[in-house]
Amino acid sequence: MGNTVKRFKKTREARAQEVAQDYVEAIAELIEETGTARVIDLARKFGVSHVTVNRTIARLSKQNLVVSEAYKAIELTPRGKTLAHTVKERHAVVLQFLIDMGVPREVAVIDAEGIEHHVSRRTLEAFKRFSTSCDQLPLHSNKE
Amino acid sequence: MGNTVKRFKKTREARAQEVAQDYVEAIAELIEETGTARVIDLARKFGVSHVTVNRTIARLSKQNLVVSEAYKAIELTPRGKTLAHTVKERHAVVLQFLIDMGVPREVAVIDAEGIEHHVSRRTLEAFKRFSTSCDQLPLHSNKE
DNA sequence: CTTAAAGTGTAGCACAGGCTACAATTAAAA
DNA sequence: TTTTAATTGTAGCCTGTGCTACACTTTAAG
Repeated sequence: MGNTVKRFKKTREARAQEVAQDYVEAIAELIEETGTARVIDLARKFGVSHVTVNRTIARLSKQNLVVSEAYKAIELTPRGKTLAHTVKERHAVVLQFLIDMGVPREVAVIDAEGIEHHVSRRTLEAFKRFSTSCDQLPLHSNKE
Repeated sequence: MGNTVKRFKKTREARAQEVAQDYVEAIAELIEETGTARVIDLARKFGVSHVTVNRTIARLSKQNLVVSEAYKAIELTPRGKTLAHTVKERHAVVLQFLIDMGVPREVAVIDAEGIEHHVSRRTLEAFKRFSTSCDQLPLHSNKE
């Protein structure tokens, strides 16, 4: 299999996991902030109908990321919690990195959302290194 | 509409354009390198069946990005050419940026493929600035 | 407690992007 | 030229992610 093919296949696979990652992160956030994660909360968060959320949750349930009973709040499995934690950290690193690069915050927030899912371990490490070196600059802190 | 909603909507919109961008870029490359862009060439490049390519081309045709007659090679419209050019440049900037960040080339190639579609103008500018400042470092050139 | 509102579930539609299988056409070999 | 191989097109299936419309359950107001 050609290298180009591999590259595109990897990108497609990554795309397939994006939704799952966004959902577990959002669920974790909701539980932390409000105590529970309901279908309607996720629908509002993502700007989609509750039907879309419903079906996605069913799929995540099959993947053992969430536990969901009819008319009950959604919960994360241990696997879901672990994933949520990883995703949250990566998201934070990417966002801080963009801000440290000089990208305006509002833009950085949008770009981070799209970029984070395609950042490999190696690239994430590079981002961290950069932000860390920025910390040591006495001039101006980008972390308001 | 909430900011979070906007953010996710923008990310979804970006995703919808990714395929179109990858295709026009690949078509431009094929024409440049081999003279023509055929369905089978694209299928091989992306690692998908010729059927998938076929349907995508039909859609790009509706979007006025390509011209395609049955059993003929695929061509780009002026709009398609412009898009291809923009995408190619952006791709190059993102790839070079990752390499300059210290990401190993093989990893950078994969990550760039996913990341490029989510890089806004502002972020792209920041990437360019970084790579330019790297150029001026006399130590080692990452552009082999 | 009863009723209205909010939330959830299900049916069924659309489109994008995968696929295999088979038919038609073009290009290449004999 | 005829036959074979490569390429392209079409039918039809699957999954994911969006939707509206309508039914059901839970929650909150009266």
